[in-house]
Amino acid sequence: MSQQQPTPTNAGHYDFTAIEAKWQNHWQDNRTFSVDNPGTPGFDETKPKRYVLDMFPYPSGAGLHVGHPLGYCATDIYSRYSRMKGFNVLHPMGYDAFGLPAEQYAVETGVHPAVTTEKNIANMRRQLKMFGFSYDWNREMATCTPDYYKHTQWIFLQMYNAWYDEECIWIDPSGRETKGRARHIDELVSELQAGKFGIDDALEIVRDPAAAAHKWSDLSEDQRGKVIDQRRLAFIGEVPVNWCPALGTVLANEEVTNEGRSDRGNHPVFRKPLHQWMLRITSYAERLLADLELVDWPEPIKLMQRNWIGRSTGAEVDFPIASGGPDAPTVGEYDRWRNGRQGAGYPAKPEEFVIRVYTTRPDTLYGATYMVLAPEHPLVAKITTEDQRQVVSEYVQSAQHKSDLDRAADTKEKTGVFTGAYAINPVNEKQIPIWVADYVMMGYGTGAIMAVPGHDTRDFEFAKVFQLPIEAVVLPDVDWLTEQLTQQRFDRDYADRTGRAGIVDAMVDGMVSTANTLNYTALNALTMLDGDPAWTEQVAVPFFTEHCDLLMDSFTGEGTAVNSDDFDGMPTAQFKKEITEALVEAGLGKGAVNYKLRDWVFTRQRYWGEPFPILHGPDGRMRPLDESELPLALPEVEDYKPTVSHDENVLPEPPLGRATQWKDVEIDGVHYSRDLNTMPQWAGSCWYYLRFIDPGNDSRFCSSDAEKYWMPVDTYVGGAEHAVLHLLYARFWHKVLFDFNHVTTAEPFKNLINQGMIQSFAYKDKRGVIISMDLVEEKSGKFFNRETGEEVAQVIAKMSKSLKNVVNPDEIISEYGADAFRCYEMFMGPLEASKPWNSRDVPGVFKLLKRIWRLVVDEDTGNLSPQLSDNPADDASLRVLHKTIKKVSEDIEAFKFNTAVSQLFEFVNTLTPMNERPRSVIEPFVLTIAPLAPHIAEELWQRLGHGQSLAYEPWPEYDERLAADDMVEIAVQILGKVKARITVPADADDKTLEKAALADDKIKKELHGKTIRKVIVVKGRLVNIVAN
RNA sequence: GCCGGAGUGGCGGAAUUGGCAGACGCGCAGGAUUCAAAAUCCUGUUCUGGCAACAGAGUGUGGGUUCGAUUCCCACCUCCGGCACCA
Repeated sequence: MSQQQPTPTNAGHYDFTAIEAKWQNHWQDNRTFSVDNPGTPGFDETKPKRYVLDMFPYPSGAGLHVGHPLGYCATDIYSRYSRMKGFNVLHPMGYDAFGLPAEQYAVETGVHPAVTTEKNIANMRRQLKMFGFSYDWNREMATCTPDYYKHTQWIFLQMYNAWYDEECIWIDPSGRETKGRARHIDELVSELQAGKFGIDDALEIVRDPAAAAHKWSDLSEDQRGKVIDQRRLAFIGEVPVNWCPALGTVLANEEVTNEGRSDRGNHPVFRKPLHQWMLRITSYAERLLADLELVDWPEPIKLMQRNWIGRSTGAEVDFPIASGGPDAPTVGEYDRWRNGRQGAGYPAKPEEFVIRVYTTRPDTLYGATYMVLAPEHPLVAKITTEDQRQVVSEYVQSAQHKSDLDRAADTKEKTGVFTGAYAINPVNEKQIPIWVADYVMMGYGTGAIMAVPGHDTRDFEFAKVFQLPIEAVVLPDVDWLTEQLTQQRFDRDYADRTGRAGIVDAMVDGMVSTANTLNYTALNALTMLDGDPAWTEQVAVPFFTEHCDLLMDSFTGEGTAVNSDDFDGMPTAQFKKEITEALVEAGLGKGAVNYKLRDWVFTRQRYWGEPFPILHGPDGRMRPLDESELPLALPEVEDYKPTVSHDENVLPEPPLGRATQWKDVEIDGVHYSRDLNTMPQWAGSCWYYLRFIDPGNDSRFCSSDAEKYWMPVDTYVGGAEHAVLHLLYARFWHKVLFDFNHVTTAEPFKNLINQGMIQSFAYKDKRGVIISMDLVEEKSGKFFNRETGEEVAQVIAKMSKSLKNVVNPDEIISEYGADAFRCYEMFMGPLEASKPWNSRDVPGVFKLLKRIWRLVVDEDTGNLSPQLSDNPADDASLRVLHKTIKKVSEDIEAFKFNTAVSQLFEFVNTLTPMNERPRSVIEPFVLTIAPLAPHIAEELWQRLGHGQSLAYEPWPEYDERLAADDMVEIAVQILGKVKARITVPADADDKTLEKAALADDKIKKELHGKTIRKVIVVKGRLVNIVAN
């Protein structure tokens, strides 16, 4: 511990600049906040630990804005508090340093992204230190350095060398029985050799009839390789992506405009199936969903993850093709299949002459009146008739040029074309037309649906546009029916177009005359029958089952089956179960589970990212690098720009292709070329929390002893914008490592807290035009445009350069200091809430710090305040001290910092007017403010005569009895209205309270002439007298 | 459209299980100190009526449950966030 220099303050005023610099240097020189790992001499492993983590920042050129430190302040306060509470605290910081902005800058200026990034990191580090955060700077790291991405590549190789065994039941490292596990790829080979798995996949992949022997040994070496490659957790798959030839890269959905053009440069973007690296996150869908139970996260965030995973249950059903174009399967084939499939069960892959669909509502099978294939569905070309060929291929072409966003934007008007082909509804043998429409997507389910317009909104809309039959097979509950009919929710346009306007008119006019219903009285009169069984039985139900298409909405809820043969009268849930069983028995279908979650497209055609540690051989096979060959360093190139392609069909080489020396490798006389893609920015952030545990480890991503001690992350704080992707991706990687025993917890982040966004004020004139901040002046609570004198409205908006309302933390700190900044951000409001920055409020907390300063220091002399005394503390100051310790402790534990700060105000408001300030009260108070305002606390602690930093000083204890008031004021109500207040001893019992209340003069007067019915006493709160 | 979250003074916000609405801060008003200002300290500050004591209203709107509702229930309105034809 170094000897302290006296602080250079002029006289005794609160010189935050000097104080903060002094203590920041002290912490740095003494490595105050470094923490060792288990096994290091002096490290006490028996102490409890807390791993407190921030979502690390991208080191942008703009540096930190005031939004970043909000979460960082919170974790810092919690970390400092935890150290004083006796925890070993791991509180690290680093940089998510690969990414687009540095690369864009490099494209424009030629400056290497590593140079830009290092410069930005230096600036960010300076800013982070200026806030006085208690990070263990020895653990600082960035994802873009080879000694970091070496391990990112290593984890990728773990996934490359793995497959997912869905059936495997095992005891996982946390001791739970778990179904499904990633296993080494070599084990897949032996499983296949042993014939334990069917090789249907293999047949599909190699598409070789000669392999029909269904035996592993019949496959060629090449075929075996392909089979294995397609089962890896990291594999090359063909998926439709946003391909922008002009920019030479695949774009994320967010980078594509609604017009199907690139956000940057406005170039055309195409949906194109391209070969990309994929990570098989879908294998983990079930566990990612189920293990949300293990974590202590905000329920809305869990829900967002659940929705993103999007699990649904239902059934797969095969619909045979009855007729179609010349390439369509013949009736003979279909008949042979029908006859031959008896007892054969339900095939894993659909036969060529059936359309396999997925539905969540197998109970509506009888209501399927047509089918729809996605435009990309492989059967489309095959079944389309000659007549329809032209129109179908045009439709498919135009669909290809639409982005997903485009398709979504067209939701209002459904489009599609008839293929000319028909399918057979397997439950009732009815022939139904097969359509192609882009409201069905290839990426979900089987890319084909059975359309049940009677009970699905989208099918209903489509059927109305093309006037396809709509049949009711589920009877809604009476309330729904009654509402539709009595509210006259009829689609008159549709009735008009189908020539059935008369029915609606009759219904509305009150005369229902259809085949099944007798003439009835006026609808108005029927409305009065609402609830009468006759209304339902004789009007509503017959109308619904006959004319459900005339209503505005389809009925999508659960109900009772109708028009469904033997199933009639069955409730939906039971119907689902029974028909699924029947389908299985008949070999026509099976129960199935589906997820919205897609496998993760893991390739970017960029420069500034992790290279793939994979070599591509001449035969199309891949050769992964060996662990010992890592890191595969990013090569130098002259130009970072992706190559421009003028042919939309040609994928140009990514920037890494220009590293001519680097990209070609010869091993044992065989020529290999390196993979020229890089990984997305998410990769580095998927596991950084593990690297912080042991950042210097050269041989392993982190030592297993350290991992066992520090994991899981106890508290993870960051913005809600990462609620889905980052948190899901990181959980996925973690589970892969978990399956291979590299980590010991099933989940990485135990507790998650989402900080809100810091907004800012902006000003708009009457036309809604944004006025620059510097043009606005305030006069008596109203705002005016300085130039025109026009009154402008104050609105709350995101901070942005264009609004000129960005607040720079450097300026705030130079004016008020880091402690004031920290306290202000915490005092603004609840951590999770979005709230506007108001610089006008900062002096308030600054004043608080100055007042705390003056409690201890005499401003005139710079000596300790003469009011400090060694006398025993009086009751009043003792009470406020214990209240403050209690409140601040509880609030820090609960991350409710705003109310913790307000308690500091209360303490100061109580102590300031007092003539005497007992040391026994002031010293614990100084410790109490230390997490929130560490610099001033350290300085005061030192001035109070303590030799060393208070960072590890035990957190003050509070006494519940001392914190409690002796006398309390309680309200006396009559009929719930406060009529008087009385002061009573805090521990007074109910009887005493009641007596005291009734003895009060005001109450006596109020009660005059009334009878007391009842008296309710809430101890320590109120007395309510029920009297009239 | 669907799913979340939230609506409290001039402003940011506070309120254990249903128990005194507006803690704390800003702003504003008044006062003390000062030659004066800054800084500091003290007092007041939900609205309406009233000089005042006091009375009435009041937590987005309308209803309900309760001795008692910012809190629970039903319907609706507004804002923010997420998803978006997921069969």
